[in-house]
Amino acid sequence: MNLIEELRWRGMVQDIMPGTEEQLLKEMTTAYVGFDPTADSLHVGSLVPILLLVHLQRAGHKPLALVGGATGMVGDPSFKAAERKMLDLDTLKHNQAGIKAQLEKFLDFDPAKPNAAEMVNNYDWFQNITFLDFIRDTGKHITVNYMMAKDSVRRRIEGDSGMSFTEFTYQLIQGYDFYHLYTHKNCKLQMGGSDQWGNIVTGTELVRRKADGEAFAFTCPLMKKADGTKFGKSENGNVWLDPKLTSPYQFYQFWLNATDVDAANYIKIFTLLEHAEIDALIEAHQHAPEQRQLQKRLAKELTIFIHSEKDYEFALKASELLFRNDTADVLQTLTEDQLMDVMDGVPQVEVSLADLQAGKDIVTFLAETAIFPSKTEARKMVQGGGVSINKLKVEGIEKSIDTSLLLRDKYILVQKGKRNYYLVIAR
RNA sequence: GGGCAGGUUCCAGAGUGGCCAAAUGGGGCGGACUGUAAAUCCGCUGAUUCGUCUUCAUAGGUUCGAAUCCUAUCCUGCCCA
Repeated sequence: MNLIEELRWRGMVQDIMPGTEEQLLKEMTTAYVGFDPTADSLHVGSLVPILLLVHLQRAGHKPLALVGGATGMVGDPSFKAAERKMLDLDTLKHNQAGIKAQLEKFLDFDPAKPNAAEMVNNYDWFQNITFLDFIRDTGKHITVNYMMAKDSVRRRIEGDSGMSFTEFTYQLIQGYDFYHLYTHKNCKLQMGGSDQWGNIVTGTELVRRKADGEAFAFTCPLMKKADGTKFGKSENGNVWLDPKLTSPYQFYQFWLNATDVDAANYIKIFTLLEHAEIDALIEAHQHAPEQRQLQKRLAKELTIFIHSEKDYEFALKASELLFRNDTADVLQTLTEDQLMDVMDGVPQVEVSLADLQAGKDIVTFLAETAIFPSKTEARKMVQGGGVSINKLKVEGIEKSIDTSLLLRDKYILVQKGKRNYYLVIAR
């Protein structure tokens, strides 16, 4: 199976330019994917393009990871409803560094290898290009008509929020990246999410007109859940790759919570498991869906891939303890070390021991620990039966919190809903 | 620069002097069922010491009373130059 066939099987090819497959079969090809420095960490959504690069490199080609220092200053308008917020330079620099550090984990940068991965930053070449140079040398090659015809742009123009010139320029800037990499790195292929198709094609067009060369492209489908909602969100927002932002436990839980339909798709896209194994897993899952073998394997593979074997073991242990039926009893028997071990990835909040000794009503307690943003919300949630303490459901707002609830004289396990845990530590 | 239409709670979008913390839909959250699934059903979705308080672009004003009327300002879209 060649690379494209492989990716097709995994459901990772949306649009592909004619000749791309032939190019990949012909020779070792350099290809790139761009990453936006909108935050200082990548999130699970960025995993798809990362995996494109990983597959590419495994197939013997050379991956380039482009960090969009320059494009990040402009903001990609593609399919966005409204004008993007501008990030200041310091933030951008900080974000670029963070993303770069993460990407280094997933690709092989060993310079001894002919297909060693490389990291590039488009700010490096854009910082020296003046506006006049750019519009004369590059802008000339592409018509506004062409740019406006792009679906990603047309929607904004036809919408009622408009689009600034800055954002309109974006596809040209990105297109120039491709041209630059083509001429400087012999890069002939750009990949990305399907929302990038328009921008990518502008790049191949520039390569053709300005360098008289031939460049290729393919995109992968934008990740969505089976019900059409956005992929990569949990109750607490984005699921990040940075363990400081999303702990390995939370990360593990994210994948474990995938629906059956999603899990079957994810396992192909996000893991490097062989076909036979994936087929077997899917079949096993269909026979006994309640065992959730797919989700468990998916969560395991991803947690190890992004974090580590050890992180996975902690996440697994914590998950098994927190979600078993007799947890309320087990909790009481755990030693402090065992507790800390298991609760490692659970968000922790502190409360003063003196306050607890005095006793506190549940609503105030939940609001002060910031487990809920306001007393009103805390009260509603308790009344709706959505809060448990040490795995026992809180029956009413009269409940008072005091030292008698402490586990090992120090901890209280608060549960919001079915699967959101907080460890309160008394100090 | 001129004309027109707009800016409402997370989003879309009603409301055009009191019955408005503001319809409806979506999203989100929670509950029941279950498998930490899907589907379905139910509840919540500004804050609160439950007296009220702060909100309908911003600042003033009219009025007993304004999201709704007036004035200025800012922002957006469309058309004309």
